[in-house]
Amino acid sequence: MKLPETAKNRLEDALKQLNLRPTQQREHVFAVLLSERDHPTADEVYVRAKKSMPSISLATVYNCLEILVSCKLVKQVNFDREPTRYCPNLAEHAHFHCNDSHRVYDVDLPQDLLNSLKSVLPKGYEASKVELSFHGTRVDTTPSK
Amino acid sequence: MKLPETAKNRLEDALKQLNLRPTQQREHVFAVLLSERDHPTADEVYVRAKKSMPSISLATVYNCLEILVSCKLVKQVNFDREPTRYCPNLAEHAHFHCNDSHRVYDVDLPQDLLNSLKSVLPKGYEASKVELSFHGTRVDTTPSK
DNA sequence: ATTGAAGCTTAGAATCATTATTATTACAAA
DNA sequence: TTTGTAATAATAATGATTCTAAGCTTCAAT
Repeated sequence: MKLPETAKNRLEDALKQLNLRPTQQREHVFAVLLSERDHPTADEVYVRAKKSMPSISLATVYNCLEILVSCKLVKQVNFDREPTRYCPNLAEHAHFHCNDSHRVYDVDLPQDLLNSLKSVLPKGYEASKVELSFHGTRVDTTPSK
Repeated sequence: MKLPETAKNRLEDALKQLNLRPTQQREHVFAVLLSERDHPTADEVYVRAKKSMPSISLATVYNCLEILVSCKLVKQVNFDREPTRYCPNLAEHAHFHCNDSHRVYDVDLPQDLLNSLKSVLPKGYEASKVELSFHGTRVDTTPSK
């Protein structure tokens, strides 16, 4: 579990902007998030982080995640009132939540769709954030022999 | 606070389908929800319900709301991990969450937009539910003299 | 009317993700 | 080194929601 140089630089720059220090824990939590393309909960991050940093505490994981969010290096993803999930994919995208596996998949959002989404708002409504999520099941489309 | 005849019938029919009884509490909670066009939390419903039914308990309000949801007379609306809100507007619609007032407004969703939303899903993803929400502020568009 | 079973309501306890608190540690500036 | 500030760790507290246990209603069958 090692943070690539470019990510490390991004983190250090972002932290510097907020007068925060690049600590081992912050780097490690960021590395954990980047190492898999899923959307772990704070608790799952904690479990993964402990593997190579056994002394890290859950509170620190929460703190680091919150700081990564305020640095805009990570996004929070919420489904109903389930535990918050963390997502290092900064591109504008939607989420698909699989009812079976409980996994979350990213879904690309074409820019023109985003625009037509905002166009449904009545006059006087200014949206700073649009959230789009799907719930359903993935069906296996592998052709059988 | 009185439940209109038609709503009362809807409730009784829906409950009958699930072999549930039309109790005073259930009717009252439904009436509370219908009486305002906002999206109250369970706690807010509880406060309103107590005004004309002081003996009702918070647990009962939660129970009634959950039953109304399973009857499909009411929808749950979640924003991040804020308390769940309840919405008797059954039409397919999006929500606008005002950062200033913390109120939630319904936004109509044209059917063709809904269709194009589902069309962004890759093959093999079957969405049973689409959630679309906006966060932002309402700007006053009243023309000044 | 009485009984019994099933469904309801209530009060309070329990749960669980998250946040707050506090003491300790790390580290930079003086 | 001393001093001050920020970060971490352990633990307690919070708050929405759910669960549990007990006592009520309702209603069908006696």
